[in-house]
Formats: sequence, structure tokens, C-alpha cells
Amino acid sequence: MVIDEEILQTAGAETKQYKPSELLFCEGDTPNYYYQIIKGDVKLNNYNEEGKEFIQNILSDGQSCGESIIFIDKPYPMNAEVLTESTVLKLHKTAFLNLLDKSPRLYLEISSFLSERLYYKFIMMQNISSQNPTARLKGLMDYFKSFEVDESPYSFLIPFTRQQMASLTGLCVETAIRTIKHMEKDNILRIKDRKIMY
DNA sequence: TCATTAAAGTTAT
DNA sequence: ATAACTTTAATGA
Repeated sequence: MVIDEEILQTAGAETKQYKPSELLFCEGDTPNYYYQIIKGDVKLNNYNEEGKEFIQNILSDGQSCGESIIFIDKPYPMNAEVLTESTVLKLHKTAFLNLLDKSPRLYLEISSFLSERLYYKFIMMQNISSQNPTARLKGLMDYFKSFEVDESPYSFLIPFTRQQMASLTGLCVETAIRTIKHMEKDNILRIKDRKIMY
């Protein structure tokens, strides 16, 4: 969890429920709030000229979203779309900044989360530029598995659809599917009734 | 090699 | 039921 829920609530955050496909914010909006996911999944994405989706990241319980932009005076460069029934804490920007102003510890926590996001971006950028599909997908899975306690092979159930994995790595679904099949053959992962175990 | 298109099967809502 | 996801196959850059 980025920031303790009670601290956010005391600071005036409101709890909001979102349904799948609802947007927390979208590209071009001015950032006015700090968002923290209590429960649920949210994707940050963009659409290119042809309308092809690129998913920047998929965030889950305890993570914040859009915080990367709240410190500067620029519109959002991406959309934040809710994927599952979600509960989100929403705190106005000024209250959020006041909160940080009063607590060096919170500043550190936000910085740490920001670093983590930056690290992910860096890893994925490396992956995506000039890497073969296997390396891209493996890079993605390695990153998400790195947070799991159990590091043994095939213990991690990939929490994404193939569609999402393709959009996260800049591949088309069909290539993602074929590559995943190939990786199964090479014992890099296992498939149990369509679920990917890595 | 990978993207794209099309078509069909499967799962989730 | 209908939409979203998964899969296979053919074709082209």
C-alpha cells in the first residue's frame, strides 16, 4: 500500500466505487486528485493513431494511479480505465500536497512508489525496443513475478489475459498467443486450462 | 519473422 | 444473448 487509508481519509479523501470500463481520468484531463486503489484493477493506457491500444501498466490493490503527474502542471498523457469492480480513494490535489508537506515519511513512500513505476517503465522500454516476442513476454512476467513470495517455477498465475499481455508488450494478440504456446513447449511456462503459470 | 485479416470456438456478463 | 477473449490459418511486408 502506498499511503495508509486512514491517513488519506482523515485528510479528506472520498471513497468511490467504480464499475468496469469506467474512467478515473482520461488523456488531456487536468490532474486534480490523488487516486489510490483500495480494491480492484485499473489499467493505464493510450491509443495510437490507428486505434491500437497500448497498456502502460495495470495497477492493483494498494497502488496509486496518476500520481506521476500530480506534481507538475501538465494534462494526463494517458487514460485510467477500471477493469474490475473497484474501490478507490480520491483525494484532492491540494489536500494531498498539504499532507506530504506535513509528513516526510509520506513523501518517502510516494517517492518509493514513483521509483518503482519508473523502474517498470525502464525495464519495459528495454524489453520492447528491439526484443523478440519471447523476451518481451518473459520480461513482463519476470517483473510481475518478482513481487511474489514463491519464486519456484510455474507457481505464479499470470493475472492478465493474452490480450492484455499483448497490449502491454506492443505485440498483436495472435503473436502473443503463438509465442506463449512456444514458451510452453520450451518449459518456460505452463498452461493449465488457459491460465498461464510461470 | 511478425502483423493483419478472417473465421470459428470458448468464456464471461 | 452478446460481447470479449482465444485460437488457427492464410497472406503479405
